[in-house]
Amino acid sequence: MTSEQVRPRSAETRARILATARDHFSRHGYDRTTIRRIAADAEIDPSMVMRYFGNKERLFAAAAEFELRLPDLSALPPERVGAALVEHFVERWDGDDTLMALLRRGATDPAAADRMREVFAGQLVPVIAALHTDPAEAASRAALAASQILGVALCRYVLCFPPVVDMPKRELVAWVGPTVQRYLTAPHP
Amino acid sequence: MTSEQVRPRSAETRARILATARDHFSRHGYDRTTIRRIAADAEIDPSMVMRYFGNKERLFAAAAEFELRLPDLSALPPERVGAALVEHFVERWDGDDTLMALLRRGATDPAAADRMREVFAGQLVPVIAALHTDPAEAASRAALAASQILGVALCRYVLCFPPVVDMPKRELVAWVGPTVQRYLTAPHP
DNA sequence: AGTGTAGGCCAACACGTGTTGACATGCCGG
DNA sequence: CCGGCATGTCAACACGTGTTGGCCTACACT
Repeated sequence: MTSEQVRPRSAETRARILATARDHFSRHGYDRTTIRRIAADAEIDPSMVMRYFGNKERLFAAAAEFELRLPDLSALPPERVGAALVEHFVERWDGDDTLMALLRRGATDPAAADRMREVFAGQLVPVIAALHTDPAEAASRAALAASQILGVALCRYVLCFPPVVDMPKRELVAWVGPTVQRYLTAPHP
Repeated sequence: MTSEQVRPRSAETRARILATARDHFSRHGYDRTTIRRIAADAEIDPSMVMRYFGNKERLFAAAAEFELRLPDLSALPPERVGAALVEHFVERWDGDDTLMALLRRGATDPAAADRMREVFAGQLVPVIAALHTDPAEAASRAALAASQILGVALCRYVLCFPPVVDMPKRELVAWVGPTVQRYLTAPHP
């Protein structure tokens, strides 16, 4: 019934709206992003945005659709997993606004926080559980790793603390990698 | 001219507004907090909020006024500084909404992010610089420590990742303390 | 008692928002 | 040539917001 064929004409417009929306959401957060502004920057009428996506909420949902695309950690040498994870995330953030949009909104909106918990539980925990036997412990370790990784994202991409922003990727990984490594593999203190 | 004496009658009302504002700002962030709602919860007219604080921006400023009140780390045994810092912050957060209000807003509002950078540079860096000789290095180390500490705050108080929320304070300090310790004192990798 | 003043309330304004429905335009199949 | 449909525009609605100014009330002081 609501099955959508790709309309050739609209595909480009839709994509342009989506790209603009992603940009605005990630830059200014959900509340401060207005449909009118997205429409203006996409050079289209606000009502078109509504036509394509129904409402602001669904537009955000479409813009925030993403996968962490985590590597399979259990295939790596065990002493490399920390650095690999950190490296993966830093590259992910540099190349895609989407994560930042969700992070920004998660700070304010309970629904987005919910979604981040889902991503955490559905995508991060399993990968880390593959390294360990006890699932409860895996969740704790994953959460600690997340705290450090999200903390870096916050300081580097959102709050823009100069020392973290200026730090080259390699140095960042050299500092933070061992932390995550310890959270994932060190014995429970 | 605009010099304000404390009016005995109003002091209580003003305090009630401020407390309610702090609560709302920390819970919902700046944008989703409305003056009308603060006024309603403080059982007062919205216009009174304006009378006392001028505008929403200044109300937030008054509500977000705070000091980290960091301990003097250089007075501690050097191998204790990491755990001490983490402990201090966890207790600080449990007892005071203000930090969380600023964190929430910092995720969305550049002005608040600015302010967090000020707090970071003005309050955290100096304390950490007291441990080290090279000031540039002190800033990097402080930023790394901040990334971990703010990451915990984010996961525990804002995003509410269950494993971090449920983790007892002692265990949290046992895990995170050594991380911060390493950032502050370990040789540059 | 009369009066000034601080504390408080009410109603309204101006504005920006998400959202909607009526109307235009150009393309494509018959 | 014409009718339908996708694509897009325009103008408006309903609502919630921060903010303002006028009015009321009660108390302190002379």
